Amino acid sequence: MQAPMRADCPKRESGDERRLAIARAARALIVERGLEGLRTRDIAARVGINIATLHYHVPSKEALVALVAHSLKEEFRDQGMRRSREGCTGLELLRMEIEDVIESLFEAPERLSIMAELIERSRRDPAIAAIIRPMTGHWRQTLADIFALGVRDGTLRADLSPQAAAHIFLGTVAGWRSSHPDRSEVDAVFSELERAFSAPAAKRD
Amino acid sequence: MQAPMRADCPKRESGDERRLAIARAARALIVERGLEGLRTRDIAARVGINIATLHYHVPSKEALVALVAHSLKEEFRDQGMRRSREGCTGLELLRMEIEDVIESLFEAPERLSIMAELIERSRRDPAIAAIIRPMTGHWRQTLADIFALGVRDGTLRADLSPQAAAHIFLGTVAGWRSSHPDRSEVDAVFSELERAFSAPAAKRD
Amino acid sequence: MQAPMRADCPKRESGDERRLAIARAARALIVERGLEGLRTRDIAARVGINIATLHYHVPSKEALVALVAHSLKEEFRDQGMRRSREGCTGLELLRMEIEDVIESLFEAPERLSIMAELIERSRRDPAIAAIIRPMTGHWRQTLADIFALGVRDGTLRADLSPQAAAHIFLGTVAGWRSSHPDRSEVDAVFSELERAFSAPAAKRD
Amino acid sequence: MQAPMRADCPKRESGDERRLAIARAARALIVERGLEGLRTRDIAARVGINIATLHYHVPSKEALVALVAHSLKEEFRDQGMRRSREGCTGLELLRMEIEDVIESLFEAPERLSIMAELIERSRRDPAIAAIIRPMTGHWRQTLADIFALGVRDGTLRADLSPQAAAHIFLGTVAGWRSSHPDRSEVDAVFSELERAFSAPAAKRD
DNA sequence: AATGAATGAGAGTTCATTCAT
DNA sequence: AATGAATGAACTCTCATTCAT
Repeated sequence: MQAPMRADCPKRESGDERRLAIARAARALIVERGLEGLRTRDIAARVGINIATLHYHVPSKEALVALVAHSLKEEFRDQGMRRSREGCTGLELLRMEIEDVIESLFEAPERLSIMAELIERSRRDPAIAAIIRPMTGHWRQTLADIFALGVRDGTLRADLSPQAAAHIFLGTVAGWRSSHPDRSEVDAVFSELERAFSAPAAKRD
Repeated sequence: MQAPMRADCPKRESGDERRLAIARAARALIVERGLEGLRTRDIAARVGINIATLHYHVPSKEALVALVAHSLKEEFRDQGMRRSREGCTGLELLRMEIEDVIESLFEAPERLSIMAELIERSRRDPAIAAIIRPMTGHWRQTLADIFALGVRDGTLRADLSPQAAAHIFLGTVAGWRSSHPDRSEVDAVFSELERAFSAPAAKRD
Repeated sequence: MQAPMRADCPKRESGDERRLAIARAARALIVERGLEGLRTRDIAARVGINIATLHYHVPSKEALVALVAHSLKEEFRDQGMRRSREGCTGLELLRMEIEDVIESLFEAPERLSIMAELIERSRRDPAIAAIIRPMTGHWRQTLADIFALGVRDGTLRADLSPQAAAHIFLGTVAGWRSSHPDRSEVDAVFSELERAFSAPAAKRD
Repeated sequence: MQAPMRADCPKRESGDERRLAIARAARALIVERGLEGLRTRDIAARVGINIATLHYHVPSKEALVALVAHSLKEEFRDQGMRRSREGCTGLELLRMEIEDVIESLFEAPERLSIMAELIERSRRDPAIAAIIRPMTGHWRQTLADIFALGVRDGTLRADLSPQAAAHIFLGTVAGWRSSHPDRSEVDAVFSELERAFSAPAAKRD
């Protein structure tokens, strides 16, 4: 159970590479067993290093979880910055947002899973909250801004409450955090969401 | 340091009473510290009994969590059976469902919190899944039935997908599991949900 | 090395007995290896109990050292209260004090040794200081009182400084904390101390 | 978090200089945290070198402590050889010895502190004992010789036991190892010691 | 029904030391 | 001469569970 699993790894790596490998292993284990079931020894074994070596690179379990949180944050930031949002209507932006979510859902399904674990933990761990809250807060605001724009430009319902819609959107996404839904289900739900939020005229789009 | 002992309790109680007290204490502690932070010793201390006595009544931690899951299940069943659903339109049923959720949210907020923890755990613990999944599955189906009825009776949008709408509804509710939202926010979100799902004519209601 | 050493001990003992046995084992190990070399596992092994059982009775290493400190304190208090000090001259009291020290030195030589370790630790550990300082402070004051009385009643040198003499006395005693001196050496030193502090007339005593 | 790095130091130094710097840093840390709290990493950090570099220069922790012991030994030897002892009376020599102690106590207080730590350790570490014991033994003999001379030349009490007096003197000095006494207290104690050991005639001196 | 005492397995962390460069 | 990376062994402490009464 505890034996090293990647004996083929080179014995020495640079600190950054090791930290990356540690973060990767930690993420995989969080997906498998949850943050609750995360054990430093298991991470070390999966990376193929000694437990003391793990502590050399990441001084504590707390720091380890923070490392994972940061790695998530970077990925979300990267995804968000990938395409230009200039000159789009609210509905178009909503669709782009949906595409991003779908991509995460099917190409990096662990991401949402880990995010959910970290959000859970951030309720009781201020250090994680300090990393995660700005991230989710930013996402929520971005969505609210998109909905507000859609209301103004007439592509979304005139009586839409941007804040409420953002909550509904996020809840809908989070609903998949545990299950691995199939593509058709996800498409159906997002279609429904589009119909629910679109302006009556736009529905025929 | 821990919970105050209830020295006033009689030392001997019937098994059922004890199990009830244990379940209550466990629920309170789950709310405070999460399932991850749940310790059998803390529960025993809060009930005012010895740790060995706790194990006498509830043989293992797994059984304890199952006990909590069952207690939740009963409460949800009770709530669902409280009022007659006969002869109502889909929209009316949706509103009743919303009222139930709002009641849970503000009068027994721990319920959703514990439910969320159990759902999380049920991903990895088949025993809990066996208790929780039917419960959420049933709720989901009830919602889908309501949406389907509303489509048929014309009170909800004709192009509404019942399954998708059920997912959106559940996700929206789950979005509050961690935070303690204020009433106006909850009202705003549910109003939005009603507008989103209602038939165009019904919106002027 | 780690195997239990007293398998002949009964399996279950009352809490007080166990704590006593733990204190005794801890004291023996402090004598052997010093506070620095004190390991909870070694204590448990010597008592013949599991390491977790040790933590059941004494919740932390800190508490364990405090337990040892308290056990010492009680012994010193008991010794000090054994005989009446009423109506004695300063010189007589000094001789009684010397007798007590000699008794400790040869009948419970570990006592001084452990005391020295605790005094050392109390320099950096406030919790131990709170237990030990009053003890040594009290002893020092008792000695100073004795010397002051001797000056007043003419049995000790008229130009004796009670505080200084107390320091000299304590230092002299502490000088034996590490070695196990033989009786004649101890006697010679205390005779010297008596001559050094006695009034000229009293020297012919 | 730890000691400031001396980034201004040249990266390469001769072995002797490094060893000196290491000894200095070790001594400072022993004063701060005791031998028990001495960590090789802390020493390396204070010197501004890598932990592996420290091991290059001083192969083991044991060797490091021996290095410190040797550095102490040299200092004491230097102090002892500073002034001529020729043609002095016992009392004069005693006073010179007292002056030396007072100087150590107030101008290099760390010296006695470290010495005390090493004496403590020498009880269990033969390697340290081999360095420290001859040193204290030599001091004790020097004192005994002084007292014997004083008895012969009539400046000290005729009935003084040189060995006992040496023990009392050393214990008195060691009594200050942990505290930082003020000058007046030290003076009072040594005055007392002089009165205690001086010949009756010499007291009027 | 109840409890004080006991325990095995395992958690995170520390530290002197060594290896490869 | 110097260093970042690595390590084995050991540490204190925790927890669900069991035993004897």
